[in-house]
Amino acid sequence: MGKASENDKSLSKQEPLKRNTAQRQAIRQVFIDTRRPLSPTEALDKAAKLKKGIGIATIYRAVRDLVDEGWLRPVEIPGQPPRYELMDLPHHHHFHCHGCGRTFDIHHCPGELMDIAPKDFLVESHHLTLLGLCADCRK
Amino acid sequence: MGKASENDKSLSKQEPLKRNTAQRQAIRQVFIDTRRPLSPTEALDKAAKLKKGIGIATIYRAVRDLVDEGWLRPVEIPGQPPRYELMDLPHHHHFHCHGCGRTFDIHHCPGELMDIAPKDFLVESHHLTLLGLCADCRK
DNA sequence: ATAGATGCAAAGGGTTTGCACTTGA
DNA sequence: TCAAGTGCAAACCCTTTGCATCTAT
Repeated sequence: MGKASENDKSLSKQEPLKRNTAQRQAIRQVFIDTRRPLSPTEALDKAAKLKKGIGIATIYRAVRDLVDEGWLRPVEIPGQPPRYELMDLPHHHHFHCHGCGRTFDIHHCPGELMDIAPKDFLVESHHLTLLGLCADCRK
Repeated sequence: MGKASENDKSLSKQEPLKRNTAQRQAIRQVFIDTRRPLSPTEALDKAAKLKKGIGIATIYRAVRDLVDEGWLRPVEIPGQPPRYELMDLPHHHHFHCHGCGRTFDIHHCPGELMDIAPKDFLVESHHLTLLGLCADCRK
């Protein structure tokens, strides 16, 4: 083999260095501070308070990168625009209230879900969303 | 009360009459013949074989009406465009294969899903999608 | 005859991209 | 320094809508 290429990941090409810009600091802070999944627009509104003039394209690009590097995870609620939350959360599911539009985390999970698929299918993950009314809206 | 108004639904205004056009016949036939959820584009491709010249706008309008009248039901697969299937199917969920992109029906259902939500939440429905590899793609 | 349905094209809404400028390393 | 990151606007894609025309009833 030739001379050692100091930090390539196996056969993949060199990753570009990520810069710690004020915009990306603001975006990360927004997801850390907020306790529920955020859509790009929601993230923009909140990030704009930390960094004036930040644009929607920056949000999309930063969120894409953060998902790629495993820091954010997409949250898909049926019939809703895509949202994102910290990957660094325990496995959980979501409850979407059609009264107030808020999405809540549910930290229980029915574990035996793979059993309902045909025996010869490989279940790698599952998405579960409950829909209904939260305690507040039920009143 | 005044003289009987023969067929109004309580206080709502008269529904417009639906016409049985060749386009809508073709669209309904496509959903009847096909055994999996279809996106608007998929439905267009199949319907175009039954009725030449049918346009995408007609698909969207017909699907909207068919959902409104309870004949179709939206099927949301996370990260996928919306699809539709016959409402006249027993309660079931979906398995999406990331190998071939096909969506399969699963006719089992873990019944005790409402139990995982907080006690004071009202669970009206739930969406469950399993993701993985189907038997064919697993080989 | 006439209102519902259609096809086309334009308009919308959300997301991505090209480009010149800015900025972190 | 200088390439990654940004803001802006244009481009895209999917979906909806306006309008003249067609057609089931």
